Amino acid sequence: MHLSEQEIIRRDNLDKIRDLGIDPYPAELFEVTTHARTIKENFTEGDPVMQDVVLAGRLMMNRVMGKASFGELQDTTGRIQIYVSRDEICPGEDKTLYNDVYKKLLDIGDYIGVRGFVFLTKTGELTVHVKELRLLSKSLRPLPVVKTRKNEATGEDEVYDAFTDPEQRYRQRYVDLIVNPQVRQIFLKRSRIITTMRAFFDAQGWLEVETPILQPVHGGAAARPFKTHHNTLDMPLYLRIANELYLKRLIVGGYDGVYEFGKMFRNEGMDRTHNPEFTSMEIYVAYKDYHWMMEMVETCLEQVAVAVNGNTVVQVGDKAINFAGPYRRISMYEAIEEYTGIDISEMDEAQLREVCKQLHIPVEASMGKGKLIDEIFGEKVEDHLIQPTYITDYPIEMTPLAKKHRSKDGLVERFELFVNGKEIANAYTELNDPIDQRARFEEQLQLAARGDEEAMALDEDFLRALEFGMPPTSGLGIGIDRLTMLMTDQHSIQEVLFFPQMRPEKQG
RNA sequence: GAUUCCGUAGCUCAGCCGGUAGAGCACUUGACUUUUAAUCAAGGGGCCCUGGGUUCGAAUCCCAGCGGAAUCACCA
Repeated sequence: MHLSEQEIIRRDNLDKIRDLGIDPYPAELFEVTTHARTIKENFTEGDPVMQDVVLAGRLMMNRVMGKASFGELQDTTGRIQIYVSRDEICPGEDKTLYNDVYKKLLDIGDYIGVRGFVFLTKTGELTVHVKELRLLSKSLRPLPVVKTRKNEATGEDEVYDAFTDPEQRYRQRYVDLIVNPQVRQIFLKRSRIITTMRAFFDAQGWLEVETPILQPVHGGAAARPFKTHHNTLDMPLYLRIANELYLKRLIVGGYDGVYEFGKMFRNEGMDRTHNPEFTSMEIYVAYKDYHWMMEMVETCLEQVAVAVNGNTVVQVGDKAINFAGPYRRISMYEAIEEYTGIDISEMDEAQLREVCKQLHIPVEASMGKGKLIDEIFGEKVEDHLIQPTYITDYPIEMTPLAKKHRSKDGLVERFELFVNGKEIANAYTELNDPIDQRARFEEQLQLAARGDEEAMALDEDFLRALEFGMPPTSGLGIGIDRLTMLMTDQHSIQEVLFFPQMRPEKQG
């Protein structure tokens, strides 16, 4: 094992600490009474609570000035300065704890616990005056030290030696999280998005459920799956590309509302908006339709935006996006007509091909009517949908799991929510007519026979469930990663996943 | 998968009209009891991504590979 000079020094320090009879990895708990941010938010001069505080965290900076030192302690809430003086932590004759342990044997990144009182230095910095100090865990690798200084002219923090290499940041996310506080913020927001949605659904009495990830038939969406094998049953299994058909089985079973946050797996390309595993939230509510669902989504996303950013307006790049409802609603055909000037509502497959040619949109022979419309929409309309917009009433060919439109022939009751030019949610009035559902699956089989690799597989057990009867139901799916990208103003999915998929690291 | 760019100290980067390496921070030693990118003095640290080629000589030029990023194509 090759060790750098700095790693050797740290291991050497570890040995010296042990030689002094100090356990560098103590087993017992260390009870903290407060956190850095709590102190900064609540400090008032003379407050008795601030006279005795216990904090723990990483030592992230240390300025030794002879018999006294200033360090910075970083806990889960942020950083606070600590003041350590020799004669305070070593009241007797033995000055080892300060002279040797604190000044020489502690390293940046070590976990320490301190007890002391809070005061303001003469430069006005809130500081913990340390009376007791102990080592909680030794760090053996040097952290990249990121320094910031306030620019006097602009008043903004300038960052020096930032830890920025994306490869290292994603592969060693733990380091990224330690030294880049803005990264930790993104994931706090991600968590808040999920907890806000969960609380909203729970308040309505809907049930959070878990459904199979390993599925014998990969239904519910159009995508290439990951395939695996179960040894005992000696059968192929697929990692789910969607959980829709299982959640509907639970509606058949009698629950009024079910939802699941979960990973989906799709064996397709990777780029800044696609990761092989991603998180979706799917919800199904009985006795509702897609109009109701649009209102529900507006209420939910408005709450999420406020919970995450304190405002319904979210700044995404140079655009201010307002999540306060109601959102614009426009049908797919109207949207295409608005942005191309062409009314395709009465066209057949051959006419649509002609339109694609006219608009210079490349198409393939395997594409059916639904796919062609989807291509035109993706090419000509999507990018214009910046503020939250519902696109409604999709052609039946694209959507084998949605109910036929109550009044418009050839369409289904479906909407997708577009924000900043990207789809983030998809919802239907769910198809609950088992005869129609079987016919739709059979149309998909015909598309598959034409060479459409994304055509949906037929699931006999799901059809059996529908034949027992599913109440009228509306269902919704939201891409949590993309929603998080929007809410945190990130333009890469890797920035909102703790551990994005990477090639295996070469050992060297 | 295609195109372009990148890979030098723990971190951020310079060196690339070929002569075996530099800066700042970090690290080591010393000074300093209210500092804050602390300061001052001295010092150590590098298979310059890997392999091959050209050359007396390659971090530097050429080829291939590996890894990464951006853009495009497919998909959520």
